[in-house]
Amino acid sequence: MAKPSKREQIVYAAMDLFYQEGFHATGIEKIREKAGVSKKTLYNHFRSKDELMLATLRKREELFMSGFTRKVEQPDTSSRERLAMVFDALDEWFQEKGFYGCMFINASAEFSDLDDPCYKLCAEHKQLVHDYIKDLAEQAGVGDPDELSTQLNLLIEGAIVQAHTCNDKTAAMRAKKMGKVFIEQALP
Amino acid sequence: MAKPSKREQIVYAAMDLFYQEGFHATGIEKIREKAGVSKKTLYNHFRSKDELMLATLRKREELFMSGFTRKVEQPDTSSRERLAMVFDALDEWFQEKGFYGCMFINASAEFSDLDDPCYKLCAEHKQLVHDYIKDLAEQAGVGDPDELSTQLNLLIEGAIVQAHTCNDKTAAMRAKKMGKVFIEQALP
DNA sequence: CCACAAGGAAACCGAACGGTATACTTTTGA
DNA sequence: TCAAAAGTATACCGTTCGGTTTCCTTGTGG
Repeated sequence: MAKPSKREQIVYAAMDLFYQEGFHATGIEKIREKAGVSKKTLYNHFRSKDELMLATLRKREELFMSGFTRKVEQPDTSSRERLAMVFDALDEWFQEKGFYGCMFINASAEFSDLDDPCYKLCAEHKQLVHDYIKDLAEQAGVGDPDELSTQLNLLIEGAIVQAHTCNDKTAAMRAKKMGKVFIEQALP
Repeated sequence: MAKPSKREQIVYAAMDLFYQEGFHATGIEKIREKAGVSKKTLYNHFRSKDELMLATLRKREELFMSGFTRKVEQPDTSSRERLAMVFDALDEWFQEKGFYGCMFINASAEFSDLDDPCYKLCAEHKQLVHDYIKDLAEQAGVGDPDELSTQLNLLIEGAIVQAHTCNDKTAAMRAKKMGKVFIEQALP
């Protein structure tokens, strides 16, 4: 694989640290060290810590969505099946060693102001996931795809919190079982 | 009402600030100022910021549970009805001006280490809520009260996240509608 | 080949952090 | 009543923060 650019090194280091230890708790010096670059290089690529946080969240969004859709869109599966497989994708995620909840939920815990750029990005992320599942529902022929997507997303968020805050790694399968009720209700 | 002790003043000020702006982002000086006490008094009552955080979370737990149970346990309601009223209590909470999500979810976003005392306290809180709803389910005659409580709690967490991160204040009523499905399933 | 951008190491900046110490005033209970 | 306890105000401590600057080295493309 091609060696990553300095910018990528920085973003990936920041992502790990922000995710595991939080945004305010992570200092620039720590990121610089983990990225293996000089402070000057870091500030050549990002004007401030705030800008780096935003770039990191955008990268996270990109990585999450590509991984998520790849797991959901297994070959030879119907859209209806894929609606339920959303929870299998979650389950895979929860079992990972470095699972510390949803980075966007975590970020919006630290940046609660509605006008904060980080908070806005978190809301955008949730909207993108909603739109994706809504599309799946639409393709499956659901009558009110928006409602089903909102319901399934509520289950997703609930599962993430139980997996993280309660350290309950079975939450995804519980949510799947619950989700199936609403999928069947919407697609009799 | 009796005037609050210095200790209470400090804890309430800390609660507001930690809740709205986060734990790492809130400095001792800000808490001291809001509480209207001197720094010495603050450190007479709490050995460190960490100790104050823990005391604050414990107070929050106490306030949350007393308010929550009060809202749920309306007179002349059956345990079955109370199971659904959990979501009405949530709804009231979401409509409050100063709603910034669940303080314990927010805290565990900042303290992800399983051994961290704050994280442990968050997990304990979730366990207490689980036990309370489990008791309600048991009194209602549910066959597997533990399972129903876990399901309803998943809906609760999901609603909280949607209400906060997505700024969707209708989440509680959505969760209620979804919860009723499982309540009816458990109590035919 | 070499000019010029990019990177590295480290000193440095002012501000804010958590926490302590000092000196004085107020509250309060036996 | 009066000394101990608790409070205030403020200066202070070392550390860390986000961010800048300086000087030197290392690519790298025309």
